[in-house]
Amino acid sequence: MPVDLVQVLTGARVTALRRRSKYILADLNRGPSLLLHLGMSGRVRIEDERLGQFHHDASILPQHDHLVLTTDRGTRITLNDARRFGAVDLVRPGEAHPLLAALGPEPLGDDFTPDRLARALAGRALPVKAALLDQRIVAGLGNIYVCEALHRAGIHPRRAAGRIGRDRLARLHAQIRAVLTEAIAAGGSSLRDHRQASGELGYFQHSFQAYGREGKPCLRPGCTGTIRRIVQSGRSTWYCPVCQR
DNA sequence: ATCCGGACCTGGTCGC
DNA sequence: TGCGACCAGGTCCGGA
Repeated sequence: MPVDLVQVLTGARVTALRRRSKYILADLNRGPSLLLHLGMSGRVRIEDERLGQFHHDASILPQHDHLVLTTDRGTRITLNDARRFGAVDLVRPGEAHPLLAALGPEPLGDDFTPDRLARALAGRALPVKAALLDQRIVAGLGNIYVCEALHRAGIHPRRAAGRIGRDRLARLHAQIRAVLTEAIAAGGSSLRDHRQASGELGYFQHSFQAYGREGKPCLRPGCTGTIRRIVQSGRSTWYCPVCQR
């Protein structure tokens, strides 16, 4: 956490909220932007004094509350992160921030094209699963949506990233976009902690075809496979050994 | 340069 | 009830 965080934030007004990859950015009416990452277990709690939601004094921090912002309208915004894998930082105007500098294209943006994906993967020997988790290749995919996109595209997670044919790469590109679009529409995937900004649970977890389904039948129409779990660079991968090649 | 394994943390669940 | 093993939605770093 930057040493001048309190000085920068005190009295500042948030003029815009943005997102880049998995980073939340709050632009201020002066100086730097506030950068947040929720890591694996981070959450933002928003409470309103007028609704009686201040259950404790701001000087007494409940466990794993790391940052408390209080507005002059009686709203309290708290960053809670049990595992502390998240990040809080300031981004100076015009700065190439180290956490943002190397990020690849937004998967739902215009510059994420099948061609660009092909160029990023060309010649690479690492498993396509690992490549899609690399935020320099495409920014914003995590374990769930990589598993789901590979299953939908019928591509084996261990396949070398540079050895996927053009047509199948186009299918992968399309399925990355499709799964993200559907998941966003469903409010995300609530496994444990995730909530929508409204506080409602997301419900895309009910649409998983692969993630977390070890030993269950593959849901691709006509496929008789059983979902298997393997570990790749320390992360679980779920896939169907019959229809993912 | 590329790839992989380990490190960073805490908490929940499960089997004994 | 207690205890250890294992698992978790992410990312960075160092060694091979």
